[in-house]
Formats: sequence, C-alpha cells, structure tokens
Amino acid sequence: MDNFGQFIKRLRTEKGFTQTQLAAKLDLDTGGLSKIENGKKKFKVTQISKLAEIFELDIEKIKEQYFSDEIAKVIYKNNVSETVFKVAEEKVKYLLSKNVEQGKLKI
Amino acid sequence: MDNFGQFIKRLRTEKGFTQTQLAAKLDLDTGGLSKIENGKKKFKVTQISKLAEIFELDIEKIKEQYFSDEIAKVIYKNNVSETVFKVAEEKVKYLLSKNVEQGKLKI
DNA sequence: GTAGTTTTGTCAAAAATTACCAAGTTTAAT
DNA sequence: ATTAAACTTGGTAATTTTTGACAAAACTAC
Repeated sequence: MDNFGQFIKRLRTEKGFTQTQLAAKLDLDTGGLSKIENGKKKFKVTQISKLAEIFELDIEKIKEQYFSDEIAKVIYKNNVSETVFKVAEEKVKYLLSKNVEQGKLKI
Repeated sequence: MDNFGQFIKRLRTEKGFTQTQLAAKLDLDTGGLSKIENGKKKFKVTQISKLAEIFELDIEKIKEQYFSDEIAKVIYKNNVSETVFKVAEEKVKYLLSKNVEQGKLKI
C-alpha cells in the first residue's frame, strides 16, 4: 500500500531515473523531490499532469492516488469514523447534481 | 444537504442565537462567523469540541459533518472519480493496521 | 426611520508552505 | 577502505495563504 511519495519513488526507480533527473523534469531540486518521496513536502496538484506525461500514465489514476492519500491522512490523523466516506460521497453527488441544474439554468 | 457553514447556521438559528452571540462563545467576531457560515473562511478543527459543548451534540457527528465537507469539496473541485473513496478507505485501514503493529512492537 | 442583524471589504499580522542551498549520510562499485 | 554518486536533512529567507479586527454597507422587521 503506497502513499503518494512511495508511488512516485516506485515510478521513478522503475524507469531508472535518479532524483536529480526526475526533479529537473518537475522543476524541483533534488532535496525537494526527496522530501516529497518521504512525505515531508506536498506534491503540487498542478504538477499531476506533468507526472502523467513523464510516466505516460492515465491522469485519472494519478489523481486517484494523490487524493486518496490526502483524504486518508486527514481521516487517520483526526480519528474520524469511516462513516465519513458515505456522507462525503453523498455530498459530492449533491454538488454534481446542483451543478447540472445550474448548467441548465444558464442556457 | 448542508455544507458545514449551513450546518452551523442551522444549529445557531434553531437555538435562537444571533451571530454575535454565537461568535462570542466561539471567540470570533461577527464578521468571522458570517464568513464561516457562508463558506468564506474555515472553521477551525480545534473549535469542534467547543461547538459540541455549545449545542450539546456528539462530537463524532460534528466531525463527520466537518470532514465530509472538506473531502467533498476537494473531490468536486478537482473532478476526481468517486472510486477515490474506496482507495482512501483502504489506505485508512492500512494506516490503522500499521499503527496497531507499531503499538505491538513498542511493548 | 431606526435598531438589530448580517454581509462584505480592507489591510496589517500571523501562520503555513516553499525554495534554495549546504552539509551530512547512505549506497554501491571497485 | 576509498571514492563517487545518490539521497536525506536542516536552516533560513522568501513567498503565499489564512486570519483578526475593524468599519462600512446591506438587509430585516418593527
């Protein structure tokens, strides 16, 4: 079970990149990438598409990794019951449906 | 379907508090509470227990509201597939089990 | 109108995040 | 064991984000 830092590290080593090489592609310095791989710094959301390009991966898969990680950490750190997932899911559906309505109205 | 600001507003009005009254109990000024109710400012995690006291609610329920809101917003804003919830759930379980192991090791 | 309530804007202060660099540590090969 | 490359870590200055405090404006109901 990888966290996002481990996920990047695995991709990187599979392709045989050094941190310095990958960091250059991501506009980071080596220390920064090291911190990301070790969970001491956040990977920027805006870099996700670049990551997808570099490793020729589906961006949706990367987002899944990225955000599941963020969510899991919050839930774990704050000792929140896992019932929160169901509630959150409902809220997302609600937001999506509300957006559809707004879309209709704007026509 | 309330977001967290609406949730607070509903509690407040049900009890007949003005923003000024509730804000005082929460160490906020009126403008700050207004912004929270309208989603323009974050409610602090550390104030959740105080909210539970004021409204005599189960703190777990408030946390559920609070964090489901945070999660839903992230997922919605970033157009993340809802499959992320399953992955996140697995990660939480993994973190919990890992923590149990660490607990054992520390004995 | 006015008194009470709520919303909004501004702007400086505080807090969180980051970049950059340098020093230190680990790893692997010979 | 020595060396070089790769990686990790820490400090701090700089940036960005969030906040607090206050005031003005906008409702609401009488």
